[in-house]
Amino acid sequence: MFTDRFLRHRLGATLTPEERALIEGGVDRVKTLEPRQTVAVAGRRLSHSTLLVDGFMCRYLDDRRGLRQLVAVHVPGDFVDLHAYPLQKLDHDMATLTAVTIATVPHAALDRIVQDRPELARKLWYSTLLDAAIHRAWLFRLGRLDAAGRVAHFLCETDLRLQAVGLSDGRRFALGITQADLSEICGLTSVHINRVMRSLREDGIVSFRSALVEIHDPERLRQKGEFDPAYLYIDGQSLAAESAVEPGAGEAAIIRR
Amino acid sequence: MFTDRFLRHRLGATLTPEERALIEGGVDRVKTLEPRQTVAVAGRRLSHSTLLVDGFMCRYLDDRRGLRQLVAVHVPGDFVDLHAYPLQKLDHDMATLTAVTIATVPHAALDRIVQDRPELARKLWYSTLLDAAIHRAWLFRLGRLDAAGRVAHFLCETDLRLQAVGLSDGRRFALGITQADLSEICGLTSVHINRVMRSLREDGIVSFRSALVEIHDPERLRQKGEFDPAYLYIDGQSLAAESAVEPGAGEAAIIRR
DNA sequence: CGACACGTTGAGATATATCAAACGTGGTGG
DNA sequence: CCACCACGTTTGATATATCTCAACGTGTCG
Repeated sequence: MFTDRFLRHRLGATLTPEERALIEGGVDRVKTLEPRQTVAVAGRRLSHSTLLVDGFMCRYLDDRRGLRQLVAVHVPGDFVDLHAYPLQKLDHDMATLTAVTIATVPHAALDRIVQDRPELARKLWYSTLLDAAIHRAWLFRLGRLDAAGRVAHFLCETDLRLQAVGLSDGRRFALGITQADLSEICGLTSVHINRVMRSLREDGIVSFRSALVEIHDPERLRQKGEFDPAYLYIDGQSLAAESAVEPGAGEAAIIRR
Repeated sequence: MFTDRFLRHRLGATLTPEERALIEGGVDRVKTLEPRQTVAVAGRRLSHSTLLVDGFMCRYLDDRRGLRQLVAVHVPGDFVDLHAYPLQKLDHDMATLTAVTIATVPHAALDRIVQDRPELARKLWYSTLLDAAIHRAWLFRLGRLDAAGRVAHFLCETDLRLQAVGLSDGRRFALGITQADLSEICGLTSVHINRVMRSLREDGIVSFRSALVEIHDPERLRQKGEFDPAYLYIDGQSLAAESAVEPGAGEAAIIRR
């Protein structure tokens, strides 16, 4: 139930039903949270980790002027701060972007899993490394791409990650964030993001309105973002087999925002 | 011997002598490599991981034009591609920056450790998450800082990481990289890096000549880079206790380049 | 209906890129 | 030992992407 989407379609690290049951058995609370709530702040010791069941969350660092740089965006199925388990405290803040449903797992429960199940422990480790791989692609985005490229790259990534959990069909998906959020993701100002979005829209590549992303030309979008999806370690084979895209879910997510 | 520096001074995750011995027992080969050698390429399956004993290495992604974006710089004591153990294949290339000495550990040896020693396994996991935390600080650097800030932030980080393994005294350290490398780290052109370095030098903040970094004004350097070292999870207490800085080692490293 | 958040647009300022060339310097071979 | 080469550094002039500041539009919700 909570773990339905966790590590789904990830190459060589999908969970067995038994492993899912083990993690679900560790869940101690399920909560819903409002949009734009801070969930954890840097430096505080954490005793639980958070499984994102529904909605979008992010992690970010603040600069001196209080401006945020997002360092991660999380989609349903992500173990948002599993890294807090070995690390004990976070080096960044964590917040909701949209309204979310989360399940929390006490670190004590993870202790038991890691103790008894080296194979499952390795899959949990793997999942934190997936986040690191996403960080690296994000570094590429900021360091080597221009504004349009950064947006394109981010949208390609998000599309694929959502496809992996059945929340995008590759053409349109609900993404409950604002242009200002996008600017904090891409290291740009919201004014410039706005101009870039207009140009991408006018070129017939992609549009983003009312929290709905519509990809009109996937090939040119990938091209603009110099996007190579290898770093997501998604099993394309099993992804292709997936047919049950849930068109209703996207709309629901939009409305809930 | 090989692991002398691994996880040294890292909060809550330093190795016991026995744990060091376990990892060292797993080392199957020790090699020296020339500067600017590619060590591993993206996509290939890896059966070993690399412990950096001496010298500097990096990991990077290529853009369409063949320009590199560095995503990690490694200093002695780092387990450079430990993440290849759970991930199996890398999403980026790996190369030497200077001449290096490395020790390789077969993944089969890590299997045994992870199987038998959950506590040590957790420390290995921790060490890969340290890299992820460094990625995040790097994202902040690229997304929120101007050119001088990026350089300053990187130098602050590198100074501290080298201090943690006894290779900097906080004032000067050997860093065998070029201005072009710095530009690939900071997402800038080498021409602009040059101008920024001149300005930092003329302001009496830091100089970087012949692969030697000299920090003239640590406080202003931190200030320029908006540097907060929390993400390095270094135990300041034990670091302060450290007195045995090796001034000779730095010079040697310069010459070896 | 009015307030507020989000999106859009314009004009001008600024940081960084680009292109091109010259300069130093350590290493190498004649 | 000198000449030269390769590599990294430095500098100048010009181009361009993105930022800044400021204003206005638009939809949603109380």
